[in-house]
Amino acid sequence: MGRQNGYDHREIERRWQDQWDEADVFRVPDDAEDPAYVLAMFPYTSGQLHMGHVRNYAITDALARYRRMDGDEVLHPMGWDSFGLPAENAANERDTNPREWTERCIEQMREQFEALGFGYDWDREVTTCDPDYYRWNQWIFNRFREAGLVERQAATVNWCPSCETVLADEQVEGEAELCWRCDTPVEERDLDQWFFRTTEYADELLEDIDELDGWPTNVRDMQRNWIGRTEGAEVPFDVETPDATETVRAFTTRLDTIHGATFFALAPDHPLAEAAAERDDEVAHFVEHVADPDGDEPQGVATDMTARNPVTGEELPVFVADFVLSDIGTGALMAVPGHDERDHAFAQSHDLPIRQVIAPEDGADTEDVDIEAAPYTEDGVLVNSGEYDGLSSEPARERLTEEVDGADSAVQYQLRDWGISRQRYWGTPIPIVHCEECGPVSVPDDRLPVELPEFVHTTGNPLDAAEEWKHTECPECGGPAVRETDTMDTFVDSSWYFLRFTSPDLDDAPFDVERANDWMPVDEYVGGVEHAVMHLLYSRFVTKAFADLDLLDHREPFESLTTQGMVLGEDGAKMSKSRGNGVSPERIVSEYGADTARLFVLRAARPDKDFPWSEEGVRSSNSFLKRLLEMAREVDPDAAADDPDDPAAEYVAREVAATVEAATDRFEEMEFNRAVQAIDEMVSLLVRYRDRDAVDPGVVARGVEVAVKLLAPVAPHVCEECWTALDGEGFVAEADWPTPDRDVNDHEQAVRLVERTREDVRDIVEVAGIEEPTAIDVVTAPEWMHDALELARDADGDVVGAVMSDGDLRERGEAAADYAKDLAAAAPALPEALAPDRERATLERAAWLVESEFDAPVRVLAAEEADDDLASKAEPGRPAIHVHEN
RNA sequence: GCGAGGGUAGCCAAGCCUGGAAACGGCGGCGGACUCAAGAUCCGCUCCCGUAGGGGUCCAAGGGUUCAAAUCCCUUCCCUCGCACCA
Repeated sequence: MGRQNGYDHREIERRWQDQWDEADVFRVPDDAEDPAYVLAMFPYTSGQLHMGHVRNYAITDALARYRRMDGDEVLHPMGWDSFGLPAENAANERDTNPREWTERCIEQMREQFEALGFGYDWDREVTTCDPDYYRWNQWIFNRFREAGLVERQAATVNWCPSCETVLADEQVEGEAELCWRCDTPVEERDLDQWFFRTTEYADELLEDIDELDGWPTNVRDMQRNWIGRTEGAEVPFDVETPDATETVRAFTTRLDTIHGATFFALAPDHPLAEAAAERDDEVAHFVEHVADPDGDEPQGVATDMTARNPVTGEELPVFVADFVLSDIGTGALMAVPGHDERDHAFAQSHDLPIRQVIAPEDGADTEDVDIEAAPYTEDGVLVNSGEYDGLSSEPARERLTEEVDGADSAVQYQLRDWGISRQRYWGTPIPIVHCEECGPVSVPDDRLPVELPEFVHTTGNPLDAAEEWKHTECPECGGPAVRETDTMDTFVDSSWYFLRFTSPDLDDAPFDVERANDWMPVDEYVGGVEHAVMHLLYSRFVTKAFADLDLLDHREPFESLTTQGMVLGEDGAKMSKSRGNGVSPERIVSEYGADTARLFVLRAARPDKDFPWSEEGVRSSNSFLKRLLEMAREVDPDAAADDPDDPAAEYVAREVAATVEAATDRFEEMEFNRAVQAIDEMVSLLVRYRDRDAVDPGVVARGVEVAVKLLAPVAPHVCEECWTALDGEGFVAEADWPTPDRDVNDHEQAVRLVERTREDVRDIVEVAGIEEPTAIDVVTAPEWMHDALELARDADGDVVGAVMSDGDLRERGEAAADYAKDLAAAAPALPEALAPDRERATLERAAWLVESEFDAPVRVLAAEEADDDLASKAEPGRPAIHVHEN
């Protein structure tokens, strides 16, 4: 592509990428003090960047470049989330191994990153499948184990038969319980699993969400939801079985309704339910064939057991019911059909008594409550509850918790411990050796890393097949032992990688504590919402655990979080192969260049919003860049930008200053789209001004220079090219961010005055049907009107009085009185207006716009200079206008 | 059902927190400049009426607060997302 089409983006982009690299522009030295830490979620190494990546990384790159120009040192690193199942699958399909496949993917992706010109400190690159990285996963495992944060439990786990692996709860999606990766229905299996005890931190993880002001509300909400804290009480019920009396604790949030309990229910997999199934075929049948936890109808079966209500002493029938879930509460519940939807439905279908023990608080509509028809689930006043009658629900709960034998207040969480075991090859080996004598023994730190053995193709877990690797000796007794063959969930890798970036090559610890303390937390973290729960919650957990291990002073990893929206297909739907609406970044980069791609994705919408791809938008981004480069090449870089005498030049200079101010604010808010909009408008004005007869080249030069700097974070290569054309020193990437060179305080009012006046002139010309204006007079209001307006604005109620109390104004007679009345009518919404001299100067500066639009000379006159008739129509902020015609 | 976020002109979308301009901007559409012509570009217009800057009706619907509401409060309807037989 040659000059005539604008610019040769291939040549330009590669050249600047090389030069940045050579000059180490994006390196941040280890001794940097508290650099701005800007981080994008590192990509999984699929080998292909998609448009979503481009957007994600364009956002952080623009922010990082802006911060750098604004004077901060910036840590903007990149790495590879490179362990995981897809690599293994790919290796199996392609007759290669996961490592080679992953390395190739990394190569490809790095090239794509480089082609896009993202400014990363590649010296800090981190690759999770590298033993130098994953050994620290193992080290962390050891620390956590020492601290009691690791547990081995025989657990029922989610098992995906297609992936042949265990899934975390978070990886199971929807009511249908499908695998998050392959949508296969998930089954259950019992396996010995390693867990990180995230529940230890449940309360802190929940409470600290309140402090995360920089996070989107929906993410905070999702985390709260996921942790799912419920306060209530546990109450012991004595359950009579044919063999013995067992005490079963039931969790309830409504202890105040305990007098209304009419039956008791157990989960199908509760030990007592299983024992009952042994004794009773009907129960066995129900448990094995009927129970359907996903069904709409609560189903259950009576048993030969009874439970004693600890408050009333009543005997309650015990059911095994499928709506009771063993992983919620204690897997046993007291059922109060009068005040719970589910219990009510069950009671009706099983013809069990329904008893009202709560009445509405005000008592008035007690009779409206038909407890047989529907449960009353609100709090209220206790009735039919013996000595507790008349108490409100809340105090009743407190008293009952205290007074019922064995009852305790209790808290339930939906959050589970984090099962980190995966029966997979391509992950971090869990540093455990199983010894017949000593049981599971940690591999000591000095023998880390436990490296992955060579990959072998097998239907099962390749680690199981790696006999030589697997058989080892016990670190404690030296006897024969086998290695743990499970590897870690890849979310372990990503739960602390942001710390590794602070000291990526350190070989005696995962990260340098002092530097991490100084550089953390991440100031701005950007990625997709799909990580709202898992990755972000695990990272928070690990950070807190580190803090308690004295490895870190911070308890939260991410100060501010942005979840970026999707890039949709041109048809407005999610990009997908099946729809064929995908757009490949490679094509865009080769056809239009990286700068165009970046500019397009950043100007299309705010970072957190979805937007559809638009080829038209891409083209317009491209031509904008061409125009800017063209201007930069035409400008006389030596032209001085002093205070211009020409009002038009001063007008432009002010607009430039105002744009600096506006764009800077937008960059601060990461509203790149609006920043670009402001720059775009300014460049249009510069073009228009440049094409005028009398031009101050210094003003144009300054304007173009400002445009180039402001746009540099977004379209860095073209801007370097422009910078060179402008004789800029060094890289624009390292230039100082511009500051307004003029006071722009009254800019908004000035813009409004100018816009309004121009519109008025257009209106007049059009409505009056003036074909060819020969001259246009613009007459500002006399000073006394401004004075009157000021008085009116300060007036407290009596506007006319305030205005007419002024001697000078009184002398104006009727004109002043009329205006005072007008002001009074408009009060208290009186407009702010520029002072008379500023108003006039503003109009004079803007006159050239009107002149060029109507091709007629414009005179800006003070009221005294114009004839009275015309002048009398002027008001502050609203000049009188006369259009002359032949 | 619970929770969160939304509903602004033909479409996309800012403004709403901190009330005071028919409501930024873009696309599409219309007109003009340039051109042999088209494209690109530039300048306008784009809720209705209007031969001197005027008038009317507007921000999902309804109500309220206020001198004044797209903006604050209440109610209803609709959309999107997350969670959900949670004891």
